[in-house]
Amino acid sequence: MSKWGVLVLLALTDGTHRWGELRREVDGISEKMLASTLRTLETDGIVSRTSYPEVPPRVEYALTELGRELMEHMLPLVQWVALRADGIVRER
Amino acid sequence: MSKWGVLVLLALTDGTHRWGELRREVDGISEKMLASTLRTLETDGIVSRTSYPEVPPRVEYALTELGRELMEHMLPLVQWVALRADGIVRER
DNA sequence: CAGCATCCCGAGCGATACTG
DNA sequence: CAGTATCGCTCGGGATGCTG
Repeated sequence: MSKWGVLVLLALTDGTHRWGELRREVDGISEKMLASTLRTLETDGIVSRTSYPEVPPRVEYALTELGRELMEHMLPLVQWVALRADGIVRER
Repeated sequence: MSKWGVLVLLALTDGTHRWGELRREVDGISEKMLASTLRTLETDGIVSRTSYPEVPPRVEYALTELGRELMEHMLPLVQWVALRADGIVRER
């Protein structure tokens, strides 16, 4: 799971989101990467995908129980990195 | 920081190590990746490099204070992933 | 709206050989 | 012992266009 995986999971930590929302919220991600990232996360059982049989189509993504557990362990690290990242880049 | 970065840091969490030790302990890493990984970690201020002016050469690598702080935040996640990884791979 | 199919390029990385 | 140099290929990922 790369950078995009983390960013998508981060976007999902505050609840369910639709495809288009993720497309907009995860800054700079292409449709291709969003699609493949979501598929990977889904087959890993970290994210759940629910499509509603409507026109126009609506698909919602959310963290599974495993996903929420993962984010519980990952968030502290992400926040620490975010805190330190500026300094690390500046130092070198 | 990729897979190799994590594995090198993991090897360093139990203290200082020499180049050759890391080469053996980090399973499957090539000399090239070990070198570039260590250089990246060093310029990021996560790992310190100490070379002793001896023959034969001896170079030791260790976590810096920043590195230890990082591992403090990263270890819980790594352990959780290690716990779950088997199940995740098996499930799909 | 929510994707999939193609083409394409450059970074990442492995393998191998050489050096201070 | 502790690296550097070079080659070659795989693959992530961007751009673009098409579909149910």
